Amino acid sequence: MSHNTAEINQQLRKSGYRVTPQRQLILDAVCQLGDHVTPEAVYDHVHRTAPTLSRATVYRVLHFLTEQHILAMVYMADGRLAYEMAGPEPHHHLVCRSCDSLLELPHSVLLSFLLAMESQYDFEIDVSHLSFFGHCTDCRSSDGA
Amino acid sequence: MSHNTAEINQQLRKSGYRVTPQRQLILDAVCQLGDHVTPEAVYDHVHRTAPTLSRATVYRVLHFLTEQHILAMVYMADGRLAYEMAGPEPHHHLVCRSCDSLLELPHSVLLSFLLAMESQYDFEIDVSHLSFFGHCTDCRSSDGA
DNA sequence: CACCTTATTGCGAAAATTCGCAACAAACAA
DNA sequence: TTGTTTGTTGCGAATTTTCGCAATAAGGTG
Repeated sequence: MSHNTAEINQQLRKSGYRVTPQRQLILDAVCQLGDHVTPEAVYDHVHRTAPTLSRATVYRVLHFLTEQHILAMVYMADGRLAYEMAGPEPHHHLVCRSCDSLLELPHSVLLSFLLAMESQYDFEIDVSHLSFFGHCTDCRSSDGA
Repeated sequence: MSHNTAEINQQLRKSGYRVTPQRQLILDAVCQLGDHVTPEAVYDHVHRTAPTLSRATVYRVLHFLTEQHILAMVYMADGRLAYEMAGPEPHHHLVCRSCDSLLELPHSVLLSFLLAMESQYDFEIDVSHLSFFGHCTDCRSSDGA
């Protein structure tokens, strides 16, 4: 997954935020490390090229980029938090609690449900990313969990 | 919300676990403190009657009781984790990111979606509790968020 | 009731995450 | 390019959550 640096930078500046080397490094790191990147993994990666970049900044920037919808938060099976690039089209995950495998869920399969919520409860669900936990085919057939 | 102590104790013992005063105190605390109880709130509450009960035990027991489906984990709007009693019928929440209000969502409205996942992906979603974040009627009309 | 087995706890240390504040440096204007 | 504003960072401390391990005690058995 790559990202359009120029466009993102524009978006940030237009909103009154700043484009800093730290933010760029952290965004690049998430990009390169793929799906489900933990803060610690980002820190390790970034720390090599920028040894003074602090852990606090990693956490703050990840949080910030999520608010800007540039990253998306992902809950992992162990309950910990990770991040990944937020594509233009949200996608979601079915996470197997037994084998930790991931199934990608296209946004479309959720649409009707989300629309129903909106009309029945007048509540607009904000879904940059959802994780549903459970058990996949393999784990269910191999073990009566 | 109250709980059937005898039944829960039976369930635990039958599975080879033990009923300890710590577990009972913590469960009572969640019960009394209501929805969305944080580990710290549990610790504070329990610590009054059992000063030696450690924080580690609070975390471990909350986690344990969740695995046993006696409690349910709840993600709050700020991303932190809380707990509440898991009723026989799961219920879910629509959490407003602006005003932190909660709308209860009966399990039934999710049923068709869950069944679809099961048939389309052969994945059994484990839903003791789900939180969906977004914006409620009031916050959407009062502010163009 | 005394005795095992082993699940559970408490403690202190480690790890993970957040906070407060002074120093720094983007972005912009002149 | 220089100066000004104020959004950001780094640091160290505080807080939250997890871990490892020896000591404890719940639940069964005779």
